[in-house]
Amino acid sequence: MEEGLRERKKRETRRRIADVAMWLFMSRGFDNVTVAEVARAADVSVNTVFNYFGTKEDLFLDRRDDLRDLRTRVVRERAPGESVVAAFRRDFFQALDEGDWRYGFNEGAEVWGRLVSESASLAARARELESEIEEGLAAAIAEETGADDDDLTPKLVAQHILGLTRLLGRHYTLRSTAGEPREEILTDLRERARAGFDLLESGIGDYGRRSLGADAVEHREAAGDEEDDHVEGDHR
Amino acid sequence: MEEGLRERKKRETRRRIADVAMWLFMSRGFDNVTVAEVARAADVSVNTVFNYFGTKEDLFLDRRDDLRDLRTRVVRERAPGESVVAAFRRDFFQALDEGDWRYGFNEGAEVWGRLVSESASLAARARELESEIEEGLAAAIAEETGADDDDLTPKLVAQHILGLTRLLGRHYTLRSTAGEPREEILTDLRERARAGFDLLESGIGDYGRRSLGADAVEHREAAGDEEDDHVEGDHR
DNA sequence: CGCAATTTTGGAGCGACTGCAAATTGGGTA
DNA sequence: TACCCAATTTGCAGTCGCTCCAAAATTGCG
Repeated sequence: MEEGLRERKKRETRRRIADVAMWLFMSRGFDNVTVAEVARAADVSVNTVFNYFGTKEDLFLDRRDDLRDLRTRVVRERAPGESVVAAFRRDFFQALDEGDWRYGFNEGAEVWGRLVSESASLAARARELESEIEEGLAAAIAEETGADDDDLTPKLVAQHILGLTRLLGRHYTLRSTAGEPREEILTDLRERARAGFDLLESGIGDYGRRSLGADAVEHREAAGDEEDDHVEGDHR
Repeated sequence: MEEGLRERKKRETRRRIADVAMWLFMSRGFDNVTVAEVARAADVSVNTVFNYFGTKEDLFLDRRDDLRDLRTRVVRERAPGESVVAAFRRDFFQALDEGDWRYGFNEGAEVWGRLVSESASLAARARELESEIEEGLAAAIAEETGADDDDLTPKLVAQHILGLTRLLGRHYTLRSTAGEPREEILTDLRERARAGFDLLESGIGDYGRRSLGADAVEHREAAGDEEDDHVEGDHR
């Protein structure tokens, strides 16, 4: 239980490296800072840096396990009778109201987003993390609903939900970067989020169908009529 | 119009490099082959390899533009009155029936999948390509439906559709790698694809809601009742 | 043939990352 | 206090992907 000097120093060193690295990245961009510079600024050797962080990208993207757990907990601790989507809707709006970081609505999130989008390698690693989070959420959903291992539905549900929240997060970052005042974006975002979650719940079946009155109806009926004699197309 | 010796040689060299690289990757794994080896095997200098291919990963993942165009064309050339999802359903099943490569249902796709999943950097690059394709499709959908630039719906639709087809493709690869006979997987896959597209059309709103008879109904009603006095949760 | 444009090549160098052996440090023990 | 073991840090050499640059080699053309 008690913590020796050794362990404390380790934690301090790790923290110092991460902090000084973040500082350097913020002021000069991820790609314009070398690991050697980080090491020098943190007063350790390059090897020590790689001792604590597997890759340079990990210096920037810590907290990955945190985020994965946050996502799975939404499903695991949802109210009785609450659907997965409803649970995420609730959690998302809560984060929005509190300005919590877990969906990217904290102040200063733009800087983070800018840095990621400016560096190809960083963006790649971010996608990898998203992918891991998605797998974790899919597994949690599958376990919660007792779905088979080869059932694609949990993975699909996870994809849709995280896809939506990711999109909303990016939208915030984008407009925030453009200089729009935070509260204004957030107000508008609530509307978009509501519409997005509604869409998840109701499906996107009719999206893109050109509805031009009688003309469209005609087309639709025609398409329905040839169901029988067409080789392809009757897969519903 | 006519093609000089110079251009032909260029094309031949490029092809030779790509072919010999693919052969090496297939036989020894992506990470276990260096660019220098590829160059030596193709009888060119390392610089020439990087002259034709921007990165080592590009030696493996060519055809990226092809795929992006294929996806956008599904939307652009869909039948009048046909929804986006319906168009993809049709295209997907057509590829399935023809054993076309564009969703990963060609024979030998397992080898490709295995190589990608075995190499972290290759998987990262593959994700990046998927991301680009997604953006392209979202743009096409937005243009087709005349949606605003900041409308999130096209992006969401693109995400859902590509997410589904990607999932189905991976599912095929997985079982094919496990040794299951191709036709058996494909038959089963048709069923799953139908269910998947249906889910896209009908939404995932109720997914994960625990319906245990009277008990569940009780929960549901209870949740509904507290709509008024709860601070959070009324975002629909 | 001879000139210009294009392509290929070699070489030097950078940066992320690995492996290893030596040096340093911390925590207990005699 | 002196000493030893184990964990941690460090230096060093080396690999690999990739870039930059200038010098060949090749091709097209008058």
